Amino acid sequence: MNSCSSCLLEIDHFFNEKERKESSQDNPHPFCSSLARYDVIFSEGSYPKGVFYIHSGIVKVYKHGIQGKEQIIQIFKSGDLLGFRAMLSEKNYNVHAQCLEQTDICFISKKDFMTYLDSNPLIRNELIRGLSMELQDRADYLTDMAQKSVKQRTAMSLVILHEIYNEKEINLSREDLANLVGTATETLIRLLKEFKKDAIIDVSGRKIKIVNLEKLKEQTLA
Amino acid sequence: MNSCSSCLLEIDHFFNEKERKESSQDNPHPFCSSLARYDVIFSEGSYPKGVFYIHSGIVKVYKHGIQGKEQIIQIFKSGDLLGFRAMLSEKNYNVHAQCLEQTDICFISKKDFMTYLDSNPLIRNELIRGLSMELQDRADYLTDMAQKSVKQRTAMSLVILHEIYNEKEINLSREDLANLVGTATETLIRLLKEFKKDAIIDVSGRKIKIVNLEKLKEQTLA
DNA sequence: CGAGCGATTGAAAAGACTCAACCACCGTGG
DNA sequence: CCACGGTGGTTGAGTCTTTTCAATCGCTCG
Repeated sequence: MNSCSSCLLEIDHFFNEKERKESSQDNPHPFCSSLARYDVIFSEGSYPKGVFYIHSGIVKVYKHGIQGKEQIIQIFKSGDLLGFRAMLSEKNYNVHAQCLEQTDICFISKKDFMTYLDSNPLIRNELIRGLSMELQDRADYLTDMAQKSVKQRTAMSLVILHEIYNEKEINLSREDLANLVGTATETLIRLLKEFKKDAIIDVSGRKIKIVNLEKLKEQTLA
Repeated sequence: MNSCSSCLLEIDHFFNEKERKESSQDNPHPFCSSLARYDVIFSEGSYPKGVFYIHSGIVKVYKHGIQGKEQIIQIFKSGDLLGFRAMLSEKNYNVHAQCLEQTDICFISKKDFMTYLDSNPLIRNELIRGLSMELQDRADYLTDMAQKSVKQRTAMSLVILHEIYNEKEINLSREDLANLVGTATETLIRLLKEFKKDAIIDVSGRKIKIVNLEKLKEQTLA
C-alpha cells in the first residue's frame, strides 16, 4: 500500500498542535479511502504496516474481554492519527478499529512515517511528549473506571462523546455506549432514562442530545 | 540536586533490556538516597526535575480519586525507572510516589537524562517503543479493570505482586492491596479468606504466600 | 407480511459496599 | 510488669447497585 503524501502535511499539523484544518473534502487525497459504517480498519493480532489519518468520521478502538464482551478503549474522530502506538511498539495490534459511521481515512506507511519522524528532531520530541502525556491521562482514566459508579461513568462518557460529536447529537448504538462505559446494555438504558427524566439529555430514537452540560458534568462527580 | 553518574549506566541496562544487574550494594553510588517506609518520593502537582532509578525496594504510585480514596496505579520495584512519563510530558506529576518498604533510589536530573537520550538515537527509539508498548498494556489493563469482578481483579493483583515481590511473600497492608485492586478493604479481606480456604494462598499476619500459582491464575479468568 | 435486530422493561439474584462492632497486636508510659 | 491506647485486621448484617434472564416492543429490510 502506498502513502498519501499530502496527508503527511496533516500529520505535521497534528504534531505541531496547530489548529487543525477542517478535513479537506475539496482537494482530494490520492491514497485516501472512504469507508462505510462497520468497516474494519485493523484487527487485533495483525501487524501494523503504518498509521491512519482520519479526515472525517468516527472510529471505535476496542478489544474483547471476558466472555468476548467488547470494551471500547477509545474513540477517534476527524483529525486524529490512528494506530501509531501499536506501530511504534513493533508489536501486533492488541485492539480492533472499526468505523462507527462513514469515514474517510488516509494510510501512511511505516516507512514514510519514520522518514518523516527522522526528518525533524523536534517532531520526535513532540511524539515522546505526546506519548508520555497520554500515559498520564490513562492513569486518570484508570482511576475513574476503577472508582466511579456506573452512573458517574455514563455521565463521563456522554461528556466525552459530546466533544467527539462536535457538540452535536450523539449517535451510537446502546450496546456501543454500554461497551464504552463498561456496563450492561440494560443498565445503560436505565441510566439514560434517569438522565432524561432529570432533563439532562434528550433522546430521540438512538440519538442523544445533551441539553444541560453543566448538570451532566455534575453527575460525573457525585 | 545532582545526578548519580554511575546510575546512568543502570539506565543504559534498563533501556537495552539486557539482564538487569542485581543492585550493587557493594559499590555505593554517591547520589543515591536511602528512604524509609512511607517516605514520599514525589507528590501530585509538583514539577518533575528528573527521574529516579530504584536500586532496591518497592514504591507505590497512586492518586486520589472520589472522596480521596486512593487508587494505586502501578507498583515499582528494584531495577525500575520511576517518573519519566511525567518528566517527558513536561507537565506536573498527576500521581504520588511513596515507598512501601525501605528503598534505595538514585536521582538523575532531567538535564543528564536528556543528554543521555541525545547521546544515542537508538536509545531514543527504544524509549518511544517502550512508551508505546506501555500504552498498549494499559489498554489491556483498562479492559480488565472495567470488566472483571473484584474477585478476578484480586487474583490478578496477587499474580502481579507475586512477581514484584520476586516470588517471595507479599507484604502489603490490606488497605494498599484494596487500593490496588480498586475495592473496599473489607471486600478484599473476605476474598483473601476465600482464596485461603481454597488452598491458593497462605496468610500469616499481613504476609501472603502464593501456594498454588496455577489455581490463582485460573481465578483471574473465570 | 414476517424475520430479525436493537431497544426497552420487569423481576429476581448476585455482587459489592457501608457501617458498626470487635479483635489482635504493639509500643508506651505508669 | 501490666494497663492503656492506637492502629490495622476481621467479622457480621443490612443495603444499594448492578447484572442477569426473560419477555416485549418497534422498526427496518427483504
